[in-house]
Amino acid sequence: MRKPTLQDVARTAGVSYATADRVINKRGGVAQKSILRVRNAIRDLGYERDFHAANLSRKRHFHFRFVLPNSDHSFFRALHAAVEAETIRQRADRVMLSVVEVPAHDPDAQAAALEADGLDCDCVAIVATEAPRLSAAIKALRARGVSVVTLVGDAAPEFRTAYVGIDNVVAGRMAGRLLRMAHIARPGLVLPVLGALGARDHRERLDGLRAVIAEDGHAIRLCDPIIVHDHPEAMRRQLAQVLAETPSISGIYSIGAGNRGLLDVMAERGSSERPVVVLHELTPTSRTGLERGLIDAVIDQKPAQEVALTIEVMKAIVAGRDWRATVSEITPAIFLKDNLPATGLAGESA
Amino acid sequence: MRKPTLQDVARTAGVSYATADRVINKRGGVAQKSILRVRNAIRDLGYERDFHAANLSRKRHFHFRFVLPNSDHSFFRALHAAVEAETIRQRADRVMLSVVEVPAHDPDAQAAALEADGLDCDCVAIVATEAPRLSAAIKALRARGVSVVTLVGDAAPEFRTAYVGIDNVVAGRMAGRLLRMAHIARPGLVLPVLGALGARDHRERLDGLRAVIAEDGHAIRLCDPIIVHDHPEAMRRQLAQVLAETPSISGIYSIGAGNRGLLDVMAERGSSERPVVVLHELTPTSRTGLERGLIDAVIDQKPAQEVALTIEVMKAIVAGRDWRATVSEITPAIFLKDNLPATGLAGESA
DNA sequence: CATAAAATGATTGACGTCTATCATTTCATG
DNA sequence: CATGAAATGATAGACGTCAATCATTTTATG
Repeated sequence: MRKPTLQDVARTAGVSYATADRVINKRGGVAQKSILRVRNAIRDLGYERDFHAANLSRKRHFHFRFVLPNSDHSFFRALHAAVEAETIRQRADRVMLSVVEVPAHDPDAQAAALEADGLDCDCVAIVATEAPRLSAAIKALRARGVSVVTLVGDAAPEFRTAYVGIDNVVAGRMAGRLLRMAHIARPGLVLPVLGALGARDHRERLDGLRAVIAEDGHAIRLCDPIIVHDHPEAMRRQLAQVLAETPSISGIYSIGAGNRGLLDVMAERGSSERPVVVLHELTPTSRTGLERGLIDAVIDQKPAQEVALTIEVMKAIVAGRDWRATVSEITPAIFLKDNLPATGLAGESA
Repeated sequence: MRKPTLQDVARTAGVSYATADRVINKRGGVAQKSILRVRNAIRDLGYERDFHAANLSRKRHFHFRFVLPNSDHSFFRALHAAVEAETIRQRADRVMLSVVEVPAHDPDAQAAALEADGLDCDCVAIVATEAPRLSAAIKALRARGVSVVTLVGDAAPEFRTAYVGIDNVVAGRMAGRLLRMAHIARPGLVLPVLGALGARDHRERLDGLRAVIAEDGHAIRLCDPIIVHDHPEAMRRQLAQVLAETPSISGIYSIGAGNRGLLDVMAERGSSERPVVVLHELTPTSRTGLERGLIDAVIDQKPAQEVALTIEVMKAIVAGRDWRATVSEITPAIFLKDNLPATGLAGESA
């Protein structure tokens, strides 16, 4: 009844432990017929290697490095915190995590970080910004045998091994869908608020929004987006101005950061008079906004889960397993006033 | 630089391995001052016991049993599938999972299942239905040293050790919030559709809905709920009738199952003419409904995650750890047409 | 059939922990 | 200071695997 060991396999295959070991560890020098007998025994017994014992014996340990933006935006802090949290639990599995901080949205700094180290770790995860120099750095790392996983932001699809993150077009579509629900049987005017114009993820979200709104036919129109550079101050100023100029705005989709400014503007209005607001990332700010009824919905990419999943993918990569089996894509979550998770990291791991 | 072992701890504490071992395994017979020295060494070195090596040595293995409804409702099948999926990965951690099926909503059968076995397993998880007999069975099991975890459905809060599942009041509130979003600047009439009247989870969801709708003031009214006993046929018949009698119904909240019937009724209408629909659990049926635009939102309790979390809690319980540290509550998810996860089990694990 | 090459068996010492046993040292107490 | 109890040390075998060595058997080849 107990779990079979390699000893059991060897016995039922009629070979020695050494031969069975040669087979499962592909050491070579084994006759074809012996290989088959061992394989059959493995199948018949339902043998599975005890990975923990194996790792113990191998004294294998991995070093994974996270290259994260040093931005003080809440989302990135949450990412950072998630890595810290995982550091502890992963230690039990013999994997060490370390974090390098680089200036946000600075591909050159990112590339420099990859070029600087890379020798002393087995796999790198990076919040990437698209740029030729970064692509080159990723390619070079890969040539040195260090795989790169992008998370949250993707880059160099030909060279990085995997991407963990949400589909930003989907995220934009979700926002559009919510805004459509809020405009049933009435016309509307929706204002998209962009962070950076160049950022691909922001463009994708905008595309998603446009697609879903277009499907609605004619009742909802879109304003020209305003660009606030992820800054609360710019958000406050520009948003107040646009709302004053165009009082018919009935919905806002804030695609990037700087939402503290948005909350301020909403707080100045009667809550029944304000437009419907959808924005991104569950942060202390957006949480407050929901609780106070200043905004309606938050689309969240679950940073803790993203980090956990990234680590699983990295493990699969360095173990030579097919990491695609591991990737259950990150589905963005929707938070309303009523389903806010308990404070603390909502680190649903598992 | 490598992870310290108990040998290292003993050395820096200036005691023998045996004494360090006596301390961390609480075997007694150690002088207070030695205990302190070992504790300090553990702290200074940041020693953490290698659980895998420990389990290997102990040849500890656990047997957890799931008592699940044998209902063929998709949700329960998903639960069942999630347990199967976990069975494989948990084997690596020396825990065996087994499933017992009992008739749905039958507390006596549930109690019988608990009374029958219970001897050959270390912890039981059960989708519970409230009833005195079941409470007694859970109490008896506990007396025999077998902890019971309820999942999805709770019962006997005094006797079961933990509950893993969603807060159904929250779920109802979420539905209410979505329906409010769909009634901005227009009046509405919302029809709640109940499964069983007696089921506590359904009552709680209805309470949540009522609370949020009431906060809205006056614009939205609630119809008297109809009760369809989770049956597609009853759903189809009754729903068609009520909608015919009361054409002003602008929103539907289906609290239980039988939603195939609901889809049929919606399909007969023009998609622009139908009420807004919110229902529960992402199943093939509800998925189809979203894809075809027959319904608007699905509130899902993520069965795969519930199962994974249940197992974590059970592990913590039998290991004598504080399982409360493990429980990150299950936050219900919202699915729209646009964020449907790839088919297959959306098993976001570990 | 002799010989080399290939395949196999047997065994050993790790890895970090648990559990147990037995010998030795330290301590309090009369 | 003698005595027994308490505390400590030392050590060994297991858990399931890896990695290596060396001896032995089987097989192919001329």
